[in-house]
Amino acid sequence: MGIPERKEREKEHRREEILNAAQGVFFEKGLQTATMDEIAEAAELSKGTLYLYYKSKEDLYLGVMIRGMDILHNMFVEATSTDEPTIVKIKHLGDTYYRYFKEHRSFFRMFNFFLNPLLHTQVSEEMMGLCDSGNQKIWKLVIDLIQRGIDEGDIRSTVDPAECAIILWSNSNGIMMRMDTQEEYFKKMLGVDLERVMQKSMAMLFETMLTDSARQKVVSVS
Amino acid sequence: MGIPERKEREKEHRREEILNAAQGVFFEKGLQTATMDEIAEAAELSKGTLYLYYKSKEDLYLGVMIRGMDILHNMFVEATSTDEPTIVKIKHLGDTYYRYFKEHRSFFRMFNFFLNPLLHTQVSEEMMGLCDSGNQKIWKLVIDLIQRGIDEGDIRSTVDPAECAIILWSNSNGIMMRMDTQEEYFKKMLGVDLERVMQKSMAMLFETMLTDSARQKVVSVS
DNA sequence: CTATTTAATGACTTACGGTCAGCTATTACG
DNA sequence: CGTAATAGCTGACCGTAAGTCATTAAATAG
Repeated sequence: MGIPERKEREKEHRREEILNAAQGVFFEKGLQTATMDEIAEAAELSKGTLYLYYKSKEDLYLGVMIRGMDILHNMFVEATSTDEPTIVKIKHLGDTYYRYFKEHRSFFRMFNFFLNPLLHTQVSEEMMGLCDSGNQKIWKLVIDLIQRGIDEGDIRSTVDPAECAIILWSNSNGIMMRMDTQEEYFKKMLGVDLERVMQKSMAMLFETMLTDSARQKVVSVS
Repeated sequence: MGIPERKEREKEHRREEILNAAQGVFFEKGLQTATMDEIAEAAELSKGTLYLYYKSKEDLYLGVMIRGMDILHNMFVEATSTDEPTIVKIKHLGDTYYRYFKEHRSFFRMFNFFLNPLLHTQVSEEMMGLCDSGNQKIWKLVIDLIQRGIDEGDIRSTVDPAECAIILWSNSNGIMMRMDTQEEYFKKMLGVDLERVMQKSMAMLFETMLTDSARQKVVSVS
């Protein structure tokens, strides 16, 4: 009796179709401007049906965002699945996040909403839980890698891996957010190339975290 | 004939009263949740009147935010109006921004909205112009001070003052944003004290920008 | 073939940002 | 003064969009 199983598959399929439609509309219009009617039309369903699958517009938005998290996680896994030294992999993580920013800008923007609970008015506990675990998976990957860098003697043992991850992330993320919304402004007003700034600051932070012995390896690679 | 002048004053006064009411409501509820009806009631005016003074809810929100910018600017001016060495003043700027974050949290949160044009749906050109010039005044203050630090030989001449300002700001701001919304989360999940992280990372960045001769001065002060 | 459960619909409710015709108070002027 | 002109204010009203729910249609069970 495979009927319940088939129904479950169909339900899952419909959820995906709704996400596809929502993704298109949200990417084009953003959370505020997109309407549930538009998404329903794009999904070739009625608005009421959307609410059978997602509790609110914000939940639907986060549903799409989780896709973006998964993509980033996969890119991180791939970037660290080489046989290079750990310290090089860590550097690659930074480059990968920047590549993600360039190639998946719309997903990158969605993270903002997730990260700022003050913007949430209708997010369900369940959806928030899903997002949190996706988020944790990524942090864990980064922190574990930094820990390995410490264990292998390339990163100073005085560095706390979680703190280090937060610093690197805050810095790069902060600058990428400005690149996203005000790159031109900074260029015109201050004559600053934000991409260069980010690379500089990341290099700076990176440098201070390395042990003396590791410094040569990285220099010779990059 | 002082009637036009008096009327102008009264108009200005009314604008301020509206801002007072809006500030109370926005601080309590945030941009999304606050309603114009609530603000009108708090101001003891009708909703229509609000629109005679501000073009949209978002303009009104930014009107309040500009007050927060002025406060920050004043705090920066005060922090740098001492007779201490420039390099110490620069350090004080960082401390001052953190104090602002702690003491004027609601204003700090408003900056986010200003900085992200993707969130704007009804912001007028005029209001945006006002915000931009307030913003520029602050950047100028910081950048000029860093330039002075370079001129006086405390900051490496290889450092670009605007780039330096952006790096310091991005880093501190990025971490403070996390402190605002997820301090508990980071504490529980990763056992990390974000305040410590910020101080560490700022110290780190700061350190790499100093000339060798300046390093001793700062160490002996802090 | 009928009863029951499940899925989908779209008209409806509610809420809120923004508008505007009209009202009121103030000022200008003969 | 008294009246006309102007400026300031009002709140009922409009349009839009999120979210609901009684009803209908389809699939499954017996």
